[in-house]
Amino acid sequence: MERGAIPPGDLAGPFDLQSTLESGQTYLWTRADGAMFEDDVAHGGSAWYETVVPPLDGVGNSRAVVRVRQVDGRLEWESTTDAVPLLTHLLRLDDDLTAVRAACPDLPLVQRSFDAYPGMRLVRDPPFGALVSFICSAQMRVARIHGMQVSLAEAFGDRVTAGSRTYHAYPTPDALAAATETDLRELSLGYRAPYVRRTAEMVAEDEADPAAARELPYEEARDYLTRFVGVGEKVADCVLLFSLGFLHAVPLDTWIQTAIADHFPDCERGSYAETSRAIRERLGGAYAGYAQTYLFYALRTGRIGE
DNA sequence: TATCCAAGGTAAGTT
DNA sequence: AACTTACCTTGGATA
Repeated sequence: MERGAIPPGDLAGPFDLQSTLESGQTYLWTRADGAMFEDDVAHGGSAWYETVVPPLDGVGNSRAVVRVRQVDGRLEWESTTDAVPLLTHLLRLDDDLTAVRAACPDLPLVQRSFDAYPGMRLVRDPPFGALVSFICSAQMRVARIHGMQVSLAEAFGDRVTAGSRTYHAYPTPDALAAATETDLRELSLGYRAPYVRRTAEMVAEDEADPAAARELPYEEARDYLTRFVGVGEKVADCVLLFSLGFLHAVPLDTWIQTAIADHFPDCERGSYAETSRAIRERLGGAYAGYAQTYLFYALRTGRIGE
C-alpha cells in the first residue's frame, strides 16, 4: 500500500478524526481496534480507521482501500492509491471550519456544542452507502446501525485484499438487490430488511439514483429521495447532509426535536417541512447542518446539558 | 431471572 | 393533509 501524511497546516483549520467518524454521521468506516462507537473509549487516541471507497464522481474512478489515523494533529494514511484527494473529499478537509463556525448563531447552546468537539467536520459518504445506512438507522442505536453495515459488508460485499489483509467493500446495489428479505432479517435488520432490499433494487435497476438529487434544489432533492422505500424526510435529510453536500439540511431526529422543544419552541411548526425551514434559519442558514450535527453529538453524549 | 423500554422513523390505514 | 398504529431487534434498566 502507498503511505503518506497530511500535515495540520493543510487541513483548512482545526480537524479531529475521531469525532468526525464517531459522531453518528457515517457508519461506513470501522476502527481497526474494534472499538467503534463504544462509549467507554476516551477521545484523544490515535486509532486507525478503515474503509473501502467505491468509485466516486470526480475523485478516483476505481475502488480503493483507505486507512487513516491522526497523530499529533497530522493525518497518516495507507491506501491502495493516493489517498489525499479521497480523504479531502470524504472528510471535507477543505471546509473552512472557522468560517463555518462564524456563520453559525452566537447562541450558548450552539457554541457550547462546537466547544465540546473542536475540529469535527461533516463527512461526504458515498451516496448508496449513506442511503442504506440511514434507512437502517430508523429507531436504532448508533452502535447497532454501524454493526448492521459491517454485517452487510461481510455478507454481501466484495472482498478486497490490500497490504496482506482482506477488507470487505460495502455491498453494491446489485448485491443487496439480490439478497432476500430473509437474508437481511438474519442480519438483524428487522423491519428495515424489505426497505433495504427494495431500495437497492431501485438503484440497481436504475429506477432512481440517489446521486441525482445533488442536481436539484434542496427541498426538491429531499422529496426526490423519499421515493426510495424506507426513506422519509428525516432519512432524506441525512443523505443530503452527510453525502450530497447540502450543508444547510437539518435532519429532524429525536435529539433535535427535543432541542427544538426545549430551546427553540417558536420553531416548532406543524409539519416537518415547516419546522425544518424555521430551525434551519435559526441555525444560521447556509451551515445549519453543521450546527445540527454538533448539537446532535453533544446532546447525545451528554457534553452539554439537557 | 423475567419483563419492560427505547433506540438518529417510515409506511399504511383512518379521519 | 394531519393523525394513529404497527413494525424487528437488542442491550440496558427496572423489578
